[in-house]
Amino acid sequence: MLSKKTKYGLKALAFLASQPDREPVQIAEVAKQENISQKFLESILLTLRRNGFLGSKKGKGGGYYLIKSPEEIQMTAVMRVLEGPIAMVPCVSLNFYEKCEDCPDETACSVHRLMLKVRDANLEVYRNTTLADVIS
Amino acid sequence: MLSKKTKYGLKALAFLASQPDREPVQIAEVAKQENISQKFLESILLTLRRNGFLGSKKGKGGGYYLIKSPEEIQMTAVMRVLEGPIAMVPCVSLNFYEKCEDCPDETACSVHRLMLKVRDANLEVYRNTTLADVIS
DNA sequence: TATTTATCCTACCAATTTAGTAGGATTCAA
DNA sequence: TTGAATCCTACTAAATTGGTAGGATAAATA
Repeated sequence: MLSKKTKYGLKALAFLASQPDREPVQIAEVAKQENISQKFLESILLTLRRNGFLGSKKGKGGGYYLIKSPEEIQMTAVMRVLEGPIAMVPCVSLNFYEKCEDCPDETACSVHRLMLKVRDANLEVYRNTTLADVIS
Repeated sequence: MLSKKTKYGLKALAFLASQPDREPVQIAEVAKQENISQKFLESILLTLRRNGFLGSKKGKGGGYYLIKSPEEIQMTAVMRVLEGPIAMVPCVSLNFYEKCEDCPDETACSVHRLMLKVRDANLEVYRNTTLADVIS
């Protein structure tokens, strides 16, 4: 299951991407338009800013705005920041590799074999999809 | 993340599939060979039996065995029983469809659009992979 | 028929994760 | 200097996960 965090984060990115300009948009505005709890969204936007997707401005007239063009934002990056590893098991993860302690031989493991295929299929999608592709 | 339940269930199916015959194998034997908690595995094998993947025999000389050939067991079926829906959000699920209550229009939703692609990519893998394909 | 050996089944439980909430600190514009 | 906005830490209720406990049931065999 996709977490609400990822779902809301994606929706917020898409909302900001479809603004006519890159002027700051208030959290309250995004929350209202996308039906998201404002406080929860606040923490999500914060991590998106910390990870280089958004800029922010404090005080009156402040808010969040995209700092890259939607075409440059790959879904791989978004998913890794919001949802974590793309692989379903650490032993097939490119960025978060870990050996399974219960599995003596990865090359002989059926789970490993299947999850490699799944990882590749997902990477293919996320790499070839940008924020620009998912806005209407 | 793949749950331990799914991971262990897959490993058990693969283990049973690579037996030389279809004689019953005891839970204890599977648990030992695959490094799985026996009691936990017991409940997993039970659901695999209830869902038509395994047969069982009680008493001395009893155990679990595959009741279909590995070539006939699609990963779609295994994943749905062990892990649940293949889709990451209910609004793109074929077998467990549900509307998002927060989303007024699916066709305009960026999450929906992305997750459709992801679902299709995963289905492609799971449909074209059988138990026979993942054993060594 | 009694015993042993296995699965069957329900109920419980600790730890972790998820989806938030509360409340104040900081910064900026007017 | 006073709002208005983000920033940031800490807390929490509910759900999920990964088991465990303990007995009921069924089958083989001595």
